[in-house]
Amino acid sequence: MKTCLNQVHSDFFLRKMGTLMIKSPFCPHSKVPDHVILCGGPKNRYWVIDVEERPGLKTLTISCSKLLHPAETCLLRDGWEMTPVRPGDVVHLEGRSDGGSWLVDREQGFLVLLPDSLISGTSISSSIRCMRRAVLGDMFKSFDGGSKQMLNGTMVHEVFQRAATAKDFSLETLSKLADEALHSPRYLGDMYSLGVTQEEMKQELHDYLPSLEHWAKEYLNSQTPKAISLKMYVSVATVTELADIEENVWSPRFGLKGKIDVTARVRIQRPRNGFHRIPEEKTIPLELKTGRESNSIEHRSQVILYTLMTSERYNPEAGFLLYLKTGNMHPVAPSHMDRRELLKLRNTLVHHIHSCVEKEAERSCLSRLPDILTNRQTCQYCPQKRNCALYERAVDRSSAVTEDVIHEFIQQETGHLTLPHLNYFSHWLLLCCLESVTMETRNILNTLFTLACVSSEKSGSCAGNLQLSGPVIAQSEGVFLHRFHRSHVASQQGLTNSSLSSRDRIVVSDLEGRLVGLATGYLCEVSQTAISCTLDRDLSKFRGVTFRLDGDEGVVGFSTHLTNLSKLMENSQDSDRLRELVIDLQAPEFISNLSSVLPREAKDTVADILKGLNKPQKQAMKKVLLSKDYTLVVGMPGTGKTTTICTLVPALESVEQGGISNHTEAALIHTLLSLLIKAGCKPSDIGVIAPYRQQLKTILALLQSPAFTGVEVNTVDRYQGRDKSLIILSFVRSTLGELLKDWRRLNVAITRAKHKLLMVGSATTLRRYTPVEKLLNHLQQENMISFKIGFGSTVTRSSLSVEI
DNA sequence: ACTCTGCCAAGAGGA
Repeated sequence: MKTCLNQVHSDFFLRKMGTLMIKSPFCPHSKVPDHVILCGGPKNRYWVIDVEERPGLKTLTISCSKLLHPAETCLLRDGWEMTPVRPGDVVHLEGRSDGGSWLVDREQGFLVLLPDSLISGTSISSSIRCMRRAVLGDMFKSFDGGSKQMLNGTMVHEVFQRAATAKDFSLETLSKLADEALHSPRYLGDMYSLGVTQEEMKQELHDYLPSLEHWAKEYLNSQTPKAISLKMYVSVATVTELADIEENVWSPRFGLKGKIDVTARVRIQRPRNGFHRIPEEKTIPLELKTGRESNSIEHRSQVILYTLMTSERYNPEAGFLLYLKTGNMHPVAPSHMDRRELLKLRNTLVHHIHSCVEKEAERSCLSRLPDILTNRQTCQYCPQKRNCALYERAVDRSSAVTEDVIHEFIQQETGHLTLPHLNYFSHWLLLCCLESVTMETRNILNTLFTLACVSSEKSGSCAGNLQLSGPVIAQSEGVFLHRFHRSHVASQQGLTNSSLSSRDRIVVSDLEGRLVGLATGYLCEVSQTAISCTLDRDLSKFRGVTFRLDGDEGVVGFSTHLTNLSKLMENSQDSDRLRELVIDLQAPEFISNLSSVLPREAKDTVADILKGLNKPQKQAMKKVLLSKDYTLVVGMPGTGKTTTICTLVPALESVEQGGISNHTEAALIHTLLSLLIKAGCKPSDIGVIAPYRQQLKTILALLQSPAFTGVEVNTVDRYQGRDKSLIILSFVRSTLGELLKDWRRLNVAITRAKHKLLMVGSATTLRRYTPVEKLLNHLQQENMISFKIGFGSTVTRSSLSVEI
């Protein structure tokens, strides 16, 4: 009865407000929006016309026709009636219908709510413990910065996957792969920000290698591979091949998505029962874990979800959970109940994510989140705890928090915030959520799964009937150049008719909808009969499959904004100041005298830069130079704000401490020097080179302690014709400065070192400069690039190291 | 009614 009343209200509201209504879940008689695609059959999409509730039973009136006729019914019970489905929702039904009447209960059928919202396997498994955390996790990216264990997990995964690709799990290969990972710039950065040394990481990583090898011996490469019993089917399986790694799966049938660590081929031998049975080959997901061998419900659920989302591809009956610390493998053979309960969780999660905004008394407001857990233990390490408390205080505050523990927790997380701060948070959170709701309709998935390629092609965002032609060329890591040609030349209209054009983002799927979202990438060339594109995966093993390419408009989420919003509420010095400026609107501060910030040597440079500007532009520039916090440059269109800002960049660069300097690098050099001297280097044997005088000053300022007396800090030119045992070269910045433009000076710089050269700079950006790139490539080939915070004995060895 | 926006992301473990 209550829902009926709401419907009347909304109906009235809708008529009054017309298109202002964000979405129309409450209005059963409204038209199905144009972007919604409905259909029957195994890939059905139903529109929910009405929901009728009775104790223990929910009856849906549904239709798979946009005319909402004929209508069918769907009975939900045995727990399914708790599904938060509302009129105006789209659902997918699994199971069977009997003359237009569906039944979803304990034994049969699934209901997938809003199936085009794909939920990741990890989101769902995290919702088992705390639904609130899973919902918050979808809104705010977690920024707990990771941990050593996480990094180790990522690296062990990579080593395993590379060994799988190479089909070689020998200890030598594993150890080679581990060393490659340890030297990879991708992980060096993470090690640095975590404050973990390469040596420590190496130790951690190498601990895993024996059990990796052991696993392969037992289960994979052996003549008599060990069998794993799949309890549910009283059968045994042996792994025969590791077929794929990091397979990307989108399943619009179950509303799931995920990446499968390893896709394995297994041979399943069922009990004979007197008959001679041929072993059955199956493809199943293999999930790797580097942590404690918990065999927890979360881990098992992840595998169950992977078996579910790959059911169209491989129809796996089970999956494996492999704990790499021990090399033990646990089979996961899901029952109907497992799948049912996980899909129910998915439905609840998707409901909360989808209806983050609701109408209350004709005003949009943020919806209530699932309740906070009363178990503080679980929340202690939750990466979402600040957002959890913030949301409770700023948004859900109408509700009375009765539990003392929760009250205390909220106080602890948000006690430093004032009411205006909380209001600011909820206000902008609401605005972001409102906008993300209006953007939701641009999901390409509904067309990808339901709409035949032909009709998608008419709208121009799709190219179908494509066949892989020619070899796949690996351009670099994770970039594979593919070429497709149209198999159906008869298909009158050429490819150029489509609105797809070069450099568009695209998604590759198969034509049947079995392999949705196989790869993503960018279009290179489009001609009448052929398309070339770079993809994130090598699809050569899918040769023979007929593909389709869909333009990916890439719905940009709000998680970055929301993460910043959350960060603004952090209890830290920086965030405190930002709140004063941004929320409390404290006036920004300015320095009174320009000469105090403008060093003499920078004066001429700045004056030179300012020449091209008019008076108000110069005034704006001056204000910026004096600014301690921020400066707003306001002006009518076309008055030259952009010009001013562009001029600002070089001006600020030269003003910054009176020249170009890099404090991080200076600090790093200070650390390096301390360690070198501690390790027994004579300060007088060490020379530091930097291309800018300001950087030399910054470094010298850090070397005031008598321990550093004797260390020479100078520009390249001062070293001309002289050698030092050990040279540290600070690149200072990634853009090509004077030193870098001049190959001879760079040459002088790197050849001054007799025994050891340490180069400090950003390898990725410096690569743009060819001589540097050549040098780095050479060093990489010789495996001479290392990352070490602690040096120890390496100092005495004659070697080259590059600090990144 | 239209264009533009801004672009990698699902998981790495811990309790």
